[in-house]
Amino acid sequence: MSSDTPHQLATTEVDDNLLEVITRGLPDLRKSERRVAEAVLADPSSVLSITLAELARRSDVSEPTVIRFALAIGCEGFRDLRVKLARSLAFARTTSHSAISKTDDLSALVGKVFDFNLSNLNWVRARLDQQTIQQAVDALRKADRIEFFGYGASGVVALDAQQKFPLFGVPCGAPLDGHQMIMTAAMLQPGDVAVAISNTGETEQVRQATRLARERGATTIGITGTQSPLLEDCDIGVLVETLENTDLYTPTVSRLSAMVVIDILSTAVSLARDESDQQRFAQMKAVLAKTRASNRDMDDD
Amino acid sequence: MSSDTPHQLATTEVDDNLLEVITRGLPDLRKSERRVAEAVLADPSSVLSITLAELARRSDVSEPTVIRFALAIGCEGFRDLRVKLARSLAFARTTSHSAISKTDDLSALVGKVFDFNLSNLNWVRARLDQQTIQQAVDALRKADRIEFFGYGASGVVALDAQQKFPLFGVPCGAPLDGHQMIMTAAMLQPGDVAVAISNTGETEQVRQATRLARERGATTIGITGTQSPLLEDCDIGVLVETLENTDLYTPTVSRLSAMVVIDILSTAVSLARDESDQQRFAQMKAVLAKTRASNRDMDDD
DNA sequence: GATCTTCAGGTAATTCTACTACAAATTTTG
DNA sequence: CAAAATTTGTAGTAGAATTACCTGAAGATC
Repeated sequence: MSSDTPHQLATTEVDDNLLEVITRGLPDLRKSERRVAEAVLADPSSVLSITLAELARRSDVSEPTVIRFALAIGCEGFRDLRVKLARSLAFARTTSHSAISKTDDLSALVGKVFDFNLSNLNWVRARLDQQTIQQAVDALRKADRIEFFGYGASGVVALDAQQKFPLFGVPCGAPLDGHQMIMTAAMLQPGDVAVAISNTGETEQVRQATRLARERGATTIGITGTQSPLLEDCDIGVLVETLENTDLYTPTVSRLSAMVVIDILSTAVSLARDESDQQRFAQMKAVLAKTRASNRDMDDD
Repeated sequence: MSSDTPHQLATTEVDDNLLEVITRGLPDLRKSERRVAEAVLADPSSVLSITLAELARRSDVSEPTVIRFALAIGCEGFRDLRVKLARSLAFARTTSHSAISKTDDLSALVGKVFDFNLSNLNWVRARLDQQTIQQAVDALRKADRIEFFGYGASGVVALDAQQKFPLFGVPCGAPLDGHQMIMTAAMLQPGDVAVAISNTGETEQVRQATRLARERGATTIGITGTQSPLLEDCDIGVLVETLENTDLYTPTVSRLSAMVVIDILSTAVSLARDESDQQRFAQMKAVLAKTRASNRDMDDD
């Protein structure tokens, strides 16, 4: 094999975070290329402003080797490397580099929490599989009845969903405790849809309810943060991959992410429904607004 | 003034978001430079992979003009422009979020929902008053007991908060229905804190409970989306100004925003607590993790 | 163990890209 | 309408990224 066509590292991931690709692929690189990788990892942000020749000097290799390195990690050249690295650093800045620490004042804290949530949403967006979403939408729009199963933190998401979907004229529920979940699941039948929400995908009650729902003939949709046992019990598995939060004080992003996915699902379902249904939806929203104004007692906020 | 030292646009903002800088600075640019700006805004991501000459051709200007444009918007050259643009693109896409329409396919819809949520968070961040947040944090960290009042959609937020705060060793509650709210409020006493959550700030039950809590001597914190009657009953009023959602299909961003604010509050309170409390918090988190692993039955999702 | 093969990595040449100096064109101003 | 000022294009250049080619080392084969 010629040295100019090295086996490119497997780029299974979306090429969003080059830094991770480099770190992971480090052992598979050739000796000189690894030196370049180390030089990049040592001070990634500076690479954005230096030239190829300078990076070669820092790594103590020749210029072509730097290019070979770039190709090996899945870039199209040094130019492309810089661009990808810049994008990757945009995330890195908010994840590891800017971990929340005890010395932060409030304004720093506010900034970091927002940053983290923002980059998390971007992360989720890049990793969301549209096909599965489409399947979920198709199932939901045809549903005679929808039940959302979520426990604890995911219960919050389930509750949110349960408040959003009934607007399409489909009865919805979100039993929050284990027994109610089981009972509800036992009442489902073909044509109904059960949406199981669990970040870990390991919550036993939710899994039980989901299995039961499936046995009863309902379509089951799972929303989890990782490939998990729950998805085995589901006809459709929606993966909502969030940013790892290794630090103690990182905000909890899984609920936020799941809620955005719920947003997408409900909006998509609403769009997929036919004109008449859409009108009903609009009417209902108007009625809600009116009632709130007069009653000041509504449940829309 | 020489043509090669044009008045650089005021870079008041962090230069994180180049796209916004361009959009905002568009009118202040020279005619030809504006053509470049428009070409960039028309298809920002493609600029990352094209050459200066190509961008000049697209914009129908000469190459130096492209460079002048880059300098004008605060970059150090075309190279730097690409890097900054890449970073900017990693986050919020275009700031002009187009409305969701019936003709959108799923992928467009997903993009728009994310975009809307992202720019909303940016919006909220820019408008959040740190001083009030600080006051809220101060009140919460001293609280003997915290009750969250939220109805309907805001009930979701209250529930979320109620799940997050007890980790600091303070008893928390989130009565979701009107009667429970009133009853809970009636039991409060000086040293306790009541957090009223309502996007409109007009929900009568929440207002009643809040007034009652205040009469009982509790400190009252209000979280609303707009200057509203509820805030009159509160010692501390946190305004969470969200993007207006005039369209029919815009996702509901108020909960998301409020939840991020809750994130900030809980994290800040946790930081403000002394070392020993922080240790307790860490321990509890560890125990939670362990229990979840063995039981698969925890309430952390 | 010598020779052949293969592959990593460097040298030097090449191509192109970003940028600069200067001149033309346009607009503004008295 | 002319002069000044400012914007924009032309042509040239330094240097950046890339390619072609060559050398030396490590392994394989007889």
